[in-house]
Formats: sequence, C-alpha cells, structure tokens
Amino acid sequence: MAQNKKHEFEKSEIEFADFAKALSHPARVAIMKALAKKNVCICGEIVEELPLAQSTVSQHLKELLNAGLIKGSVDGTKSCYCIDRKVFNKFSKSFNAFFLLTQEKE
Amino acid sequence: MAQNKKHEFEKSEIEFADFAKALSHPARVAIMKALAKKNVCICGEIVEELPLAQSTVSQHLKELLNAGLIKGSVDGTKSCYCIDRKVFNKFSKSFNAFFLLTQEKE
DNA sequence: ATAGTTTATCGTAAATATACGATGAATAGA
DNA sequence: TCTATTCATCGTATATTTACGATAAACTAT
Repeated sequence: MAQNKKHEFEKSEIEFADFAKALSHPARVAIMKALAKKNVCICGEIVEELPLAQSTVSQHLKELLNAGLIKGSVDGTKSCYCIDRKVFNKFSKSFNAFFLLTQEKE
Repeated sequence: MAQNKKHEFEKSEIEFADFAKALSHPARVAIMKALAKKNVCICGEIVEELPLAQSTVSQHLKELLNAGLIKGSVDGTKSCYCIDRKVFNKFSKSFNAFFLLTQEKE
C-alpha cells in the first residue's frame, strides 16, 4: 500500500483486528481446531492433516505463534504446539464484547 | 501465491476464516463499531471518523458488504449503511462454537 | 562417524490487500 | 440549467500474504 495507516486507529481496534487476522485463513482455523481436539500436536501430525506443504504449514504456525494464540516447545527433533489458553481466552472475551456492542438497543 | 488452496478446506472453516478476514483490518472494526453505536450511518459520517481517504473507506465498506456483515441503501446522494444483524448473529454463534471447542476438557 | 528424520528458514513467484487521486454518475438546490 | 455534493469505481503504486522447493540445523539411531 502507498502507506500503512493501521497504527492510526485505537489500540483496542488494532488488537482485535490482529486477532481476527490470525484466524483469517482456513489453514490456521484448521490448525486451531486440530490443537483443540488433541490438546497437543506435533508439527508433523498437523502437516499430515492439511493439504499444504510442510514449509507452508510451518509458516502458518509461526503466524499463530506471533499472534500469541499458540505456544511451541521442542522435543528432540519434533516440535510440539498447543493453544495458549490464557491469551486465547482474553481474545474470546474481546470478541464477546464486540458482539455485545453490536446488539440492538431496546 | 503460487496457487490458492483455500478451497481445499472444510466449508465451515472457510466461512469462519472469511468472517475473520472481514474484521482483520482496524478500519473495518472501527466501521462496525460506528454502525453499532449509531445503528445507521451515512458514508460521509464514517469517512469523517476515520483517518483514511473517502475512496479507501468506500473500499472497506464494500468488503464488509461482500462479507454480508452490513447492508447498504441509497438516500438521495447519500449512502446509508447498517449492520446486517441476521448474518452477524450467525457468525457470532459460529465464533462462540469455535471458542467452546478450544476449551479444556475435564 | 554416518545416515535418516524432523522442522525452521531462505529465496522466490504469484496473488491479494491497502491506499490514494481522478473521474464519473446521480441527486439536490439555486 | 448550472453548480455543488456525495459516493462508487477505475487506475495505479506499493506492501503483504500465500505457497513451494531447497537447504540448513538439530537431534536420533545405527
């Protein structure tokens, strides 16, 4: 873009948008669902479930990490990922607040 | 991208991601908040509230329209927008289901 | 030591998103 | 009719995202 103006918005709006962005690709939604189902997943398992190359999955995992939605740890040659529930719950609340905001007033 | 693979995911995951994408820019979050506050807004009012050019705001409004989150109507030379609560509530439910899914099992 | 496994990162190509000014189309008001 | 207002759309520049193969780094097992 000619110039990025995202920083000129309210902090809460930027945070909310960043969270939404983390979930704006079906691969990342699928990863979150897989992590939710198994609680902990190694990278290879996720790669097998998705119709994407290993390097692409790694890239999506990195984005979820950057957004803070998941945590990663290393076990030998394998990488284990799980949902960061503390951060995730915070965003869940922020979403609920947003939805409430848009409800019709009586 | 070399090739778009989004369509290879589950329909529900694609829908969810599309909704998240609609809210993945602070300008669009700010627009939704403005519409929620006033119930109905004319385009010009929104442009005044945002630090963006009129054409850029129009573009963001179009994306929210495409996602189905808002509805638009014309009144003389003015354009009026409001939240499409039916669609919005559907997505709200879909978000809640997603959040529930990720909760720790006992 | 050597070979195999696993995964992050690099380089790159192509698609999409963001932003603006200019323009055009439609209406309102003089 | 002429002018002003409002807003969508077009064209365009630049940034970001998505995707892959190749490679490197770190560990495991032989």
